[in-house]
Amino acid sequence: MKKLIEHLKKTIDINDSDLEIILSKFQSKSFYKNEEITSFGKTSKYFRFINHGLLRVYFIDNQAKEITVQIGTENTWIGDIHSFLTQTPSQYHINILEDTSISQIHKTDLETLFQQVPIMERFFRLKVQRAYISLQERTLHQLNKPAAQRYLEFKRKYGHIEPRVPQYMIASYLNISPEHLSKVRRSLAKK
Amino acid sequence: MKKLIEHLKKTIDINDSDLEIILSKFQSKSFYKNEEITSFGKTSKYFRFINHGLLRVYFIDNQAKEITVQIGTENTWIGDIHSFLTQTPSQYHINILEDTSISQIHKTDLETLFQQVPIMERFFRLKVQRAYISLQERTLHQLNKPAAQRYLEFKRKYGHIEPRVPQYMIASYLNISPEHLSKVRRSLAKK
DNA sequence: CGCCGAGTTGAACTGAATCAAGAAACGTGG
DNA sequence: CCACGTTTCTTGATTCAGTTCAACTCGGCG
Repeated sequence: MKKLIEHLKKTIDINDSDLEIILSKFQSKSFYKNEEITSFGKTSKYFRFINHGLLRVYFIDNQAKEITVQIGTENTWIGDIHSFLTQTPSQYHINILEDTSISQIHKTDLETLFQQVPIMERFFRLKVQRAYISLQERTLHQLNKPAAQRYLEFKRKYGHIEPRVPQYMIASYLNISPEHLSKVRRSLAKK
Repeated sequence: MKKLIEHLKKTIDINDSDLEIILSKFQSKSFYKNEEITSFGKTSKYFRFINHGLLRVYFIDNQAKEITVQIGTENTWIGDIHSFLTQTPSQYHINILEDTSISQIHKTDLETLFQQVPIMERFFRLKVQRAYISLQERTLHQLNKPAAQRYLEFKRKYGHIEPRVPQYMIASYLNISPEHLSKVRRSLAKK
């Protein structure tokens, strides 16, 4: 939980007793390579913080293709906010790319925390805000830049992850076909 | 402020004294058709709730074209969350399409409220969550559906607004060229 | 060794952008 | 209330980025 503690302290001012209450609601869990936390169709009940590892969130579109939505590594939160909050079935799958250890909290425990430890409300607000901002940036980028630029941007931001993720997953994250990504890479390499 | 009060009550459980404190931090303001709240480059200091009217948020992309990001009418919040929270210059312009009356709150007043009235923290969290969810839905829709379907979806959701907004703004909201939207409309009308 | 998933390459195709020109609608001043 | 200029909308021709399809290569792993 070390990573989680650091993360909490970095985000909000928090005293030790509140911290203890918060941590008591989290449980640690490990997943192994190629496992599927196949939450498709299930309502997602947990919010997860990645201490260590690598995984991806994706869904299946109407042409039965996998679309990668998020690639997560240490110090990021993973969760289907939509399903989690509205308690409706999730559209997403989660798939473990490298052995991963997480800390997770159950929805009802989180609700309890909101009542019990008001600072948690603030923490969650800040997290959702961050998520919103980066989603917005990514969206705008996605819509207005050609594939090559999106790929370069991905490398700039996630360069350390790139070699650990199969290319076709990156392609779907960038919303281009695997074939096209291959061509883009070649044409960039020439220079 | 009637609309704002309704809106607050619908979102959270709130007692009269808290409500009074909250409302005291808001100020009412009117804007008139074709006005520009040209906040580009300026750090956005207000968060705004639309009581009545119509406006749009847009930015200028690197080809000097206007991209409409949001179209707002009564009972919606308008604000550049990014700029507002990070206090960095905004990329966006706001442009009044029909006479509009809003209630706005200054950033520092909002921060005060967060301390003073904890329920406000919850309110804002819920708002940002909603915003996140709908941005996510829109993004996925945008990326995976052809222009015609996006247009139909827009009509389904914003049918009442459509006739009040110039077509080229709708086109840029859907991320297609005005010419193409015109063609899409024609081909849909034929059926 | 043989197979299988991942990546590459090229050819044909397609949805949408761009360009250019004209038609319609709109609002402002006389 | 009409005339005029300015926006907005339409239409067709051309071009382009990216997809799809199909065949092929490569690297690992049972």
